[in-house]
Amino acid sequence: MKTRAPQKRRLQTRARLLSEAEKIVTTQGYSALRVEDVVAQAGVAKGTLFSHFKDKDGLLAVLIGARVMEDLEKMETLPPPTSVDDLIQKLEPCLSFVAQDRVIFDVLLRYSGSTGSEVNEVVTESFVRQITLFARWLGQMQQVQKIRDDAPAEVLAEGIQAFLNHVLALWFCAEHANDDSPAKALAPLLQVWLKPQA
Amino acid sequence: MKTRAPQKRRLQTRARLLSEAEKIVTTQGYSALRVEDVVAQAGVAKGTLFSHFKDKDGLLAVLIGARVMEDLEKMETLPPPTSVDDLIQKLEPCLSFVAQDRVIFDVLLRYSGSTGSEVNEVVTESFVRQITLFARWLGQMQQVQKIRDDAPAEVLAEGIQAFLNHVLALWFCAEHANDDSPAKALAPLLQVWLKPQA
DNA sequence: CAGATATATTGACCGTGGTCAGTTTAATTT
DNA sequence: AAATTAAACTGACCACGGTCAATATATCTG
Repeated sequence: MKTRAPQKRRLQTRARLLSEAEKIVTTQGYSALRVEDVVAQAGVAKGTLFSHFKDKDGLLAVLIGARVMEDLEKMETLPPPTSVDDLIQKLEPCLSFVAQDRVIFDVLLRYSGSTGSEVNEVVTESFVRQITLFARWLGQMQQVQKIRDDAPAEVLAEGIQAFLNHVLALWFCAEHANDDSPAKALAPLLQVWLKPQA
Repeated sequence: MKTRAPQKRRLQTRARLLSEAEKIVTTQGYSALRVEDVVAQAGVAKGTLFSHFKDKDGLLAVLIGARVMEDLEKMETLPPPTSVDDLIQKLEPCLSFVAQDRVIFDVLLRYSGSTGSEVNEVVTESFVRQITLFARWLGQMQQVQKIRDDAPAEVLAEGIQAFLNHVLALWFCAEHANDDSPAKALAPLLQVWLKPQA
């Protein structure tokens, strides 16, 4: 089983595909991305794209994963939240990025949990990183008695993930009559999750 | 704007489409359902199907919604859970039905939250009914001090929805290496959600 | 009953994602 | 440098969901 390193041409092709794809999503949005447009602009055949990415979602996952990573980097420089409201405020950029387009939500939901089954999966990496960050924040909040400490920070972090997805799912279901942002719906749930009064 | 009642022929056609579709999903699974097969077996043209259902997911939603309704009817006859573990056990049928096929999860997630925007949407109805049932159960558990009572039963019920979707999402991400059932993953989360020790 | 009008169905056609046997290009070997 | 082998790319082709102008069938109205 010989497996050589990818040759230069291949890396260039991949880079071109990604950059053209990015152009499209930034100008027309994620859901407007068509495989045929990407390959046309990149000047390659359709089959080439699918030799670089498992499917269209695989390409999107790389773009979205990279984007999420940027958000995370910013978040990691932030001081830990001082309250649940502050936490929600710090979560807001992530939330509104995903809320902008259904396909973002779908792709993240599809790839996020996978425990590194596919190598090189940016989304998986970002997922782990997000959980880690949440757990760190929550751990620090526990130490200063801002939130409950009867459960491991990791479990609380997982719950935040669940609630984020929940409010996003509701957001996309409501479609039209969504008066306010997903962040609004998050507040009561996180209060109950992180600060039980019993 | 005249709007007559649907004529008999139309109802028969719809019934035939649904029954043929059901045959397919029970023998080959939900993800094996092809529109062309359904119309071929029902003996109608493809366009007919799309005049009865918005899209393929719309057809699936009716089938899945009906199926979920059956589960709910059984659950509604059950006595309220006496503990969190008992609750999880009573949730298990729902969970393992959805866990059997990704498209079930996708369809439910897509339609579940919609607040009756599309009339006649079985899934929406089942969603409301499920939340109501959960809230009733939780309310009763609160009264006998089995779970926290510092939050309205409706909020706790919504949280259960969120956690159900969460463990299901993880289940489908893991795909292969899914050691145990989604219900296993649910337990620690629901314990922390419903019985804070602080 | 003969139009007139609303409802139901048709199927050729399209868009788009994805495949794969075959060809070109690059790296290795002799 | 020629022959060999592996990697990269190609584009005709397919599968499948979904559309819509045209047609057929039912219902209503004078």
